[in-house]
Amino acid sequence: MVIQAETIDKSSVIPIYYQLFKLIEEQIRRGDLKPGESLPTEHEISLRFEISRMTVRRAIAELVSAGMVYAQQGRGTFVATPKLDNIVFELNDFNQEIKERGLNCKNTLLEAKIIRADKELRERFQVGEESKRFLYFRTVFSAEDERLSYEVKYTIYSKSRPILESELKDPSLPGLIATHTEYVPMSAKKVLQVAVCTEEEAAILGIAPNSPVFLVEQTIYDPDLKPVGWSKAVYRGDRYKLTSYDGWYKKD
Amino acid sequence: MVIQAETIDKSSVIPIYYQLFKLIEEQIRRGDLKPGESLPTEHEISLRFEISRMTVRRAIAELVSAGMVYAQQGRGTFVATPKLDNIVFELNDFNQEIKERGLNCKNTLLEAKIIRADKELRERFQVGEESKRFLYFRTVFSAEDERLSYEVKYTIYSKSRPILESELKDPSLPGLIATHTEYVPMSAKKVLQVAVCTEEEAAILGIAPNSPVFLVEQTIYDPDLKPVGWSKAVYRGDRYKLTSYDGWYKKD
DNA sequence: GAGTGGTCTAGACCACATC
DNA sequence: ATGTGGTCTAGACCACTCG
Repeated sequence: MVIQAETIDKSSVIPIYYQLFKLIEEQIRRGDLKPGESLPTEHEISLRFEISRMTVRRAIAELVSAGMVYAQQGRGTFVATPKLDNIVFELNDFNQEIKERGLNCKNTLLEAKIIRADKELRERFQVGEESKRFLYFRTVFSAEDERLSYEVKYTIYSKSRPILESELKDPSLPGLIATHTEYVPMSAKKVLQVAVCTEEEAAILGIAPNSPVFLVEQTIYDPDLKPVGWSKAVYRGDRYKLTSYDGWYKKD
Repeated sequence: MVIQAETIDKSSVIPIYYQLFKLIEEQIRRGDLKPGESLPTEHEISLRFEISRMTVRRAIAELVSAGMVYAQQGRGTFVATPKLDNIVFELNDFNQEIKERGLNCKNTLLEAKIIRADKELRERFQVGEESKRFLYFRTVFSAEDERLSYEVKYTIYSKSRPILESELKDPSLPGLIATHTEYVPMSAKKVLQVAVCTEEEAAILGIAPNSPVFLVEQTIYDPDLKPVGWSKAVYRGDRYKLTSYDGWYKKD
C-alpha cells in the first residue's frame, strides 16, 4: 500500500507523530488498509516521510493502543480486525450522563446517623469486636423532581467528626470515607445486578413494587485491601440504561 | 522523595523502562509517593539511574496511561488521585466469564430463516423497499443444561448463501454478518437495560414470567455507519451479574 | 531566565521470524 | 543471512510555568 507523503507538514505546530497517526488511521477507516494487511515497515515509512524511525514508532504506538493495529516482532505490523464482542459499559457514577444533560438534579440526604455494628456489618468490613460504630447514610438522587435512585452507604466511624450538610456536595462513598475516616480510598469493587425492588424502595422511588431495577453494590478498599466502605444503590429500571460504543467509529 | 537506584538492573532481559515503571508504581501503591506529590524530574531520574531521558519518559508514559500519574508541561509530573467513581463494566460477550469457568456450555439454534422485511425492520436498517429479505436467528445459550440467555438476531440477506449448522461455532452477530452478507462489521452500539421477561421468554429460559432480566440490544454498523445487523438478547437476572474493579488494585 | 515536560533526531544493538 | 520490530542512547530544540 502507499501512504501519501504530501500530507505531512513538518513545520506544523501539530506533532509529526500525530499527523502520521491520523493519516494511517484514516486509511484504515476508509478501508485503503484492510484488516490483516501489513503496514509499510517502520524503516520504509521513516524514509518516505524523511522522519526519524522513533517518530514513526510513536505514531504506530498510538495506533496499537487504539487497537487498530498490532505489531509482531520480526514479522511486521498489521491492521487489526475490529473486535465487536467486547462490551464495555462505562458509566461515570451512573448519574454523570444525567448531569451532563443539564437537567435540574439534586441529591437529598434522607438520613445520616451513627449505628452500632452488628455481626453482618463486622463481617463485611472484616473487623472484630473493637469496631463498634459505623456511619450510615441514606440518600436519594432526583432530577426534575422525579426520584431516580436510592442508595444506602456504610463506613467505619473512626473520626469524631460531625456530619455536615456539606456532605451533599460530594455524597460519593469515596468522598464520605475521605472526610469521615482516616482511611484512604484506593480501589473499588462494583457489582451490577438486576432485581425487582422491595416495597420500601418502591415507596421511596415512587414506582410500583416489584418493578425491575438496577442494583449496584460497591465496596471501597484502602491500600491494604481492607474494606472501608460499602454501599448499595437501586436505580429505576425505566429511567436508566447503559450504552456502549465499540469498534472503529469516528469520534471526530 | 528518593527512588532507590540499586533496584534497576541494566543488563537484565527485562527492559529498563519496565523496571523503572514497576519501581515507581510500587512506591505509589505503598504510599511512599502520595497523591498530589511530584515525581523527581525526568532529568533527575535519568541522572540517578544513569539512563537516557527517553527511557525515563517511556516509563512515565506507562504510568500516565495507567492513570497513576499525570504530567504538566513546565511544572512537573504528579501522582494522581485514584478515581473510583468511574464504573467500567467490561463483559466479553457477557458469556466469556462462564466459558472461562470451564462449565459445559453450548449455543443452540432454535430457528433460522429468511423473512420478509416489514416496515419496522426497514426503518431500523434504514433501507427502502428494495431490500425485501432478512435473515432471522433465534438462539439459546446454556450451561450445565440450564438455559441462561435467549437472543434474536437480524441481518440483511444479501448473499444467497445457505445457512449452515456451522453458524453455531460463531453465533455472534458480527460473525453472522461476515459470513452471510458482503458487509464488513466496523462498529457496534450496545444498550443494556433491565426489564421483566415476557411469557415467551420465560418459557424458553425456564423461569417465572415477569422475572427481572438484563436486556441487551445491539446494532452493528459497516464502515459507512449503515446498520447491517441488529439483535436483542435476554439474560437471566438470577444468573448474571457484572463486576467491575477500579482504582489501583494490585494485579500481580 | 531557569527549569519543566513535549517532540524529534540519527544513530546503535538486540530478539525474533523467515528463507 | 536478511529484515522486522523492540529497546536504548545522547544529544537537540521547543512550549510552557514560575519566580
